[in-house]
Parts: sequence; C-alpha cells; structure tokens
Amino acid sequence: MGKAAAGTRDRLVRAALKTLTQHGFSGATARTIAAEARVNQALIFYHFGSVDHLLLAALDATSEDRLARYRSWLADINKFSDLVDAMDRLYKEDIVSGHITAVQEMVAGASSVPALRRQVLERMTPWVAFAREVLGRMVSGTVVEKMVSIDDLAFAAVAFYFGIETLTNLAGDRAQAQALFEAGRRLAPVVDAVLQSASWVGETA
Amino acid sequence: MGKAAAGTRDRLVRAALKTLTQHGFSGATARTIAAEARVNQALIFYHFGSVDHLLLAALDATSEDRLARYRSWLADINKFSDLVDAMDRLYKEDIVSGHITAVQEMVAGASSVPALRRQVLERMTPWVAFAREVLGRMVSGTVVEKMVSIDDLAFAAVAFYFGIETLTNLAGDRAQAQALFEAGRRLAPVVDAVLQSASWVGETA
Amino acid sequence: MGKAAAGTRDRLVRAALKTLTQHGFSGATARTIAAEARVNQALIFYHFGSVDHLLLAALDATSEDRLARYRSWLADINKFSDLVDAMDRLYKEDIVSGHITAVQEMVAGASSVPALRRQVLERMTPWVAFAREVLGRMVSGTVVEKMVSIDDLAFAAVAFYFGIETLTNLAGDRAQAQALFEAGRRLAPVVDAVLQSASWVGETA
Amino acid sequence: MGKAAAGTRDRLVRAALKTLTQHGFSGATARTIAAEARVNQALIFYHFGSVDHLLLAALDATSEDRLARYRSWLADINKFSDLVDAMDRLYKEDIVSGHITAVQEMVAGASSVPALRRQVLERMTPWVAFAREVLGRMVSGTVVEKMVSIDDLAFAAVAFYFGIETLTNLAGDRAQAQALFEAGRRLAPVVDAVLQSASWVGETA
DNA sequence: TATGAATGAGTTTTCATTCAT
DNA sequence: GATGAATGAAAACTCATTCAT
Repeated sequence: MGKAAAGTRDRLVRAALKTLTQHGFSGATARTIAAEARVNQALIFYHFGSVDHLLLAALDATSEDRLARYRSWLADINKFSDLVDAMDRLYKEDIVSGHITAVQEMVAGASSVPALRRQVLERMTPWVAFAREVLGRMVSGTVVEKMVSIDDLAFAAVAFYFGIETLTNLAGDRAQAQALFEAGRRLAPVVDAVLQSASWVGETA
Repeated sequence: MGKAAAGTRDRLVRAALKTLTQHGFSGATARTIAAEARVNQALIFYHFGSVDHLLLAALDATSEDRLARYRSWLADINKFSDLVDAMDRLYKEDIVSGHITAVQEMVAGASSVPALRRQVLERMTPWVAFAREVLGRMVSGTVVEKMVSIDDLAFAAVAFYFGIETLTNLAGDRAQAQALFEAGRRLAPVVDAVLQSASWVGETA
Repeated sequence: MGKAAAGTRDRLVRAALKTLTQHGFSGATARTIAAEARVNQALIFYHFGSVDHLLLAALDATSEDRLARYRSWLADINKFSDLVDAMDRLYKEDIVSGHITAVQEMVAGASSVPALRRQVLERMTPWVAFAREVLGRMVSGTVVEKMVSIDDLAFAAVAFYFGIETLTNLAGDRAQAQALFEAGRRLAPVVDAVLQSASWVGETA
Repeated sequence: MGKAAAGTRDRLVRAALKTLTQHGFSGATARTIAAEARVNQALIFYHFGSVDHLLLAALDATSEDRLARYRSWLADINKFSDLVDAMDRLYKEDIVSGHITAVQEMVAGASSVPALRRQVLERMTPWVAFAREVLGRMVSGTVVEKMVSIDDLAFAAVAFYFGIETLTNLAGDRAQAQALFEAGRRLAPVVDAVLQSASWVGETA
C-alpha cells in the first residue's frame, strides 16, 4: 500500500467518523462521506469494499485509539474516586474529538441494520473486557465481588454508558450526562468506603 | 373516523411495530410495513402523512399501552425487592409482545435521523417522569435521597434500560440482560436493608 | 340540481380559480382545490368528472363573466383612445379579481397538456371573435382595413394580450404591462388621427 | 468531463427538447426524457441534479444556439422590410428544428411552476435585450423613438412572439402565425416609409 | 490507485380517480 | 349529494455498487 493510498484510507476513515457525528448513522452515505473527505465516491469501494466496511473500519480506528488511551489512564487505578476523576478526563476527550457520538451512532445504527449487528458487537467486546479488568481490580476481595459477578458488572457499565449516550444524543445536550458524572463524583467517597469496609468483612470472614 | 379506517390505522400501527422488530428501524420502509399490513402503501400517507409519523404513532401506541400497565403494576410498590419482582413480570410481557424491541429500535434509530430525535425524546419523557415517581417513592426519606437527586436517578434508570436493550439487540440474545435481572434480585435484600437503615438515619436526625 | 349542489359547484369553481392564481396550473390539483373550497376531494369528481373538467368549468365561468362585462363596456366604442381608456378599467378589474392570472395559467398550462389544448382553445375563440368585432368597428372604412385582415388583427390582439400576461406572470410584477398601457394611451391620439385620415383617403379613392 | 459524459449530457439535452415538443412541459418527466434518450433515468440526476435543471439546461442550449444565429442574421439590418425577410427565414429554422415549441413549452410551463419562473425569465432577458438592440437600430432617429420607449417596444415584441406561439401551440397549426407573417411583409413598405418620413421630421427639427 | 460515468433497485410521496356507505 | 377510505400508477430522487479507463 503506497503512501497516497494510506492517506486516502485515512481521509475516508476520518470523514466517516465526522459524517457519523454530523449527519447520524443514516446520513452516513457513500456520497456524504466521500464529499466530506473530498474524495471520489468509488474509492470507498476500492479501499473498503462497501460503505458498511468503511464504517466498521472507522469504528475500529476510534475504538482502538481510545481503548489504548483508556488503558494507559486507568492502568493503576484502584479506587472508585480515582476512576471517576480519570473517566471525567477521558470522557471530555471523547466529547471534544467527537468520537463518542460516532461510536454511539454506530452502535445504535447497527441495531437497526441486522447485517451489522454482529460485527459491531464484536467491536464492543474489548470494551466489556476492559471494563471487567478495571472493575475486577476495584471490587476483587470486596463483598461486592460476592454479590455481583464481574461479568454482569462490566456488561452493566458498558450498557449504562451507551444508554446515557443514546439519550444524550437524542436530547442534543449533555446536561444530564454531566449531572450524572457529578453525582458519581459525590458518591465516590461512599463507594470507596463501602469497598473498603467490604474488603474488611471479606478478610474477617 | 369510520370502523374500516380505524381498522386500517390499527393494522398499520401493528405492522409498523412488527416490522420494526423484524427488520430494524432502517428496514421499516413504507413498502415493508404496507406489505406486512397487507395494505396499499399509499394508505400510510393517507392515514399518517409520512412514514415517520406512522412510526411515531406506533411508538405512541405501545408506549401508552405499556406505561399504563407499568403504572398499575408498580402503583403500590415501595420496596426494591418488590420492584424487581414486578419489573421481571413486566419485562417478560414486553419481550413476549415484541414491543420492547420496537421501542429500542425507535430510540436507537431516531438517534441516526436528526429529524426524529426531538419527537422520540418527547415520547421518552413520560417514562423518565414515571421512573422518577416510582424511585422517588422508594428513596424518599432515605439517605440515598440526600446523595443523589431523584432526577439523576430516573434518567440513569431509563438510560440503563435502553443501554441494556441496545446491547441485547446487537447480541441477539437476552442472556446477559437476564443475568442482570437475577443479579438485581440477589441484591434486592441488601438494597432494601440500605434503604431501611438509611431511613432510620433520616428519622434519627 | 338542488341548492346545496349548486353551492358546492360554485365553491369548487371559485376555489379552482383561486388555486390557479395562487399555485399555478401545475399546483391546481384535486387536493389543493378541495382544500381551498373546504370540500371533500371526491366532490370534484362527483360534480365535474375530473380535475380537468373542473378547471375548464372554471375557465368557462370567468370567461363568460368577463366577456359579458367587456361587451357592455366596449359596445359603443369607436375610437382607439376610448378603447384604451375602457380597456384600462377592464384590465384593472381583471387584475383585482385575480381572474386574469387564472386564465393565463389555464392557457399556458393547457399548452403543456396535449389533452387540454383543444378545449382551452375553444374557450378562447369567443374572445378572438369579440376582438374582431371591436377592432372591425374601429378600422372598417379606414386604410388599415385594406392593409391587414381583421382576422389577423384580432388574432394578433389576443396573442399580444396573452404574451404580455405570460411574461408578467413569469416576472411576478406588472410594471412592464403597465408601461405598455401607458404607451398605448400616449399613442392613442396618433392612432385615431391615422384612422381618421385613412378613412378620408378611403372615401376619396 | 469525458467524451462519454458529454455525449450523455448531449443526448439528455436533446431528448429533453424533443420530449418538451412531443409531450409538452407536463409530459417532460424524468422517465419520459430518459426513455427518449435511451439512457438510465438516474443519469438525469447524476448529470443535472434535477429534472428542472435538465430542462433549464435544454432551454439554455437552444436559446444560446438560436440567439447566436439571430444575432448573425440580424446584425446589419436597418430596414423593417429586411427584418421581416430575415425573421421569416429564422422562424422557419426554429420550426424545423422544433426548438420553438420547446421554448414555448418552457415559458408557458414555467408560469405554472412558481419555482421555475425566475429562472426561465432570466433566460428570456437576453432576447429582450437583443430585441431592444435590433429595434433600437431601426427606430433611432425616427419619430417612433419619441413616441414609444424602446424598452416597451422590445418587451412588446417578445411578448407578442410568445403570445403567438402559445396560441399556435394550442391550435396545433401554424396557419394564423403564418398569416401574421405575411401581413407583416405586406405592411413592411408602409412601416419603412413611416420610419423614413419620421427621420426627416427628426432632421428638420 | 484513482476517476467519472453508469446502473438498477430502492426510497418517500403525490396524483387522479373510484368505491361503499 | 356527500364522505372517508382506498387504489394503483407515477412522480422525483437517492442508494450502494460496478465498470471502463
């Protein structure tokens, strides 16, 4: 693959992402994306085979990019309050980059196109796994671990996240998502205390 | 409106719902819905003005129907464990009727069609209000009330619900949603205990 | 035909005329006209058989109405300057009533629908005949009569009229039509003089 | 633009013109035009964006073509009798090419589609300007110039032309238009004499 | 690699008209 | 006479995709 080609692929991926956030999943057509990329429509099919594949490639790109960033920021975090702080920053990055909306559009959009469901779901599982990792670290050895399976917890976290984003996108404003974040921050000490006490209980038992 | 017309409107609404669950939001075209209803395509426009309006009417129909049912079942519930039990039944009804998928498709689908966002969101607010009512009853006078605003709680509940449904729809199986339900059931006594103890604190103060 | 029916027919004819002036020939659909008349669409077909027939009936109505008025005003006119004065008033009435635009829309519109051509043309011939009558009176016995056939003159007059109206309608303002009227008024004495001198010549020869 | 594309555009423009003359403005649909051009319907939108744009492009094409021809033929003409001779030939060309009917259909048709009015009118102004130029040359320095503004004269000429064409198209035969031409030819010497004498007056004054 | 042109199936919507009541 | 419902054909336009160059 020559440089030009890589450049074009890149332009298309970026354009797909932008189109997804600006026109929604159903507005992300070959024409619109190619126009955004200032590139010939046919190149989408040349490089990606189909619009769906480009969209998935775009999802891959953001997803990997962001997952790496999430990994590095959340690597050493063990307390819920630290988690909330870090998530706050990461979330803000997601907003600024616009990638959060693109991903939400893909997830919601894919649910309306049976053919895309499986492939989009596959791209969500790394996130669930990552959530399991982070949450596992946080609740392992606490009583919480005995009450809820970490799998459930991870699934719930990701589901919660997409639910918030879906409603946020519908409403067109982030006020309520933001309010939830602040509620999380306020609750953080309590959660940490519970986890703390819980681990005592665990140890004692 | 004559009987025939009411019948046709009904057929169309039901067909829209069914098409939404079977072909997804983006497969819910005038043609598909009319075929499902075994009715002339043009009748969609005669009775509803546009496909979008039919879809919204369908959403209205289910939404009102289900909200009434939720109201009557959750009217006298004050304990979390009772809530989980009742929700379990209601949720199973939702699944059997297929309405749950239709609503999820509309909510997710609308997010990809800017023109629909506001109108679908409007139809979600009664649910948020209802959640506020039920959760408010459950939490009022407890320490939880002091830690999280009931508005946030209600929004979070609805968001959580749609998040679960979106991932469930992507995955094409309800296993994880079901697992969460059971986790909820297991947690219920703890939650009730917390709410209980919390209200003591409230009373003591 | 009962009173109600006559009333409905009338409403429809008036609505057709109004729709023609407000939405143009191609905007004069059964739906639009019925809406304007606040009447059921099907009544158009009940009373007139087809939209085209309603449109023709409307053309008939205005045409007869106006032709009668033109006849009475131009009955005793022999001088071109008097003709210009009278026409000025009649034309202003045509504008105010909006009928002029309706007729222009019918004539122009019919030219784009082969099936209507003959029937609209038939409705124009009384006007050509009337023009022949008036102009005949004015030029008979003058040299003009020897130079141009009155048939040509009448046809030219009506053609000129519709040409002006077509361009006026395109432009959306009557300024140039008005300017032509004033030019006509300024020329009138000259024309009258020519007709006068011409008749001398005619008598002398 | 490649050769193939130019060819297709050309075919479409020619087909639009032909369809306009054969089926009238309201029969000039995407389907009909594409069929006439033996070309895929979608190409109309690919190349012209909309049916209206194709129709306008067709109008442009004929109009520019014919205007150039009119310009070259009428460049050195100063006498009315010469004008009539030249116009006779040009008009016959217009008839043979069929372009005259197409233009008339566009002008009349546009009057029924508010959205087209302005754009068609714009395409008529070069003709009015050209008429002003030719008539100005003919009339300047004569008494006619003092009696009628050249703007009025030019507008009148074009209006007259379209009026004749509209009635001709309605009637489906050119007999009366032809008769008018011959009347013009018979009147030409008189008109030239008037213009002549008029210029004496002008010089004397 | 890239491009402009082309394709055919699909979309929503509107049309005139008919029909049963 | 009048109405609401229904119909089938047709409208303009967009879609993802392919093809020749």
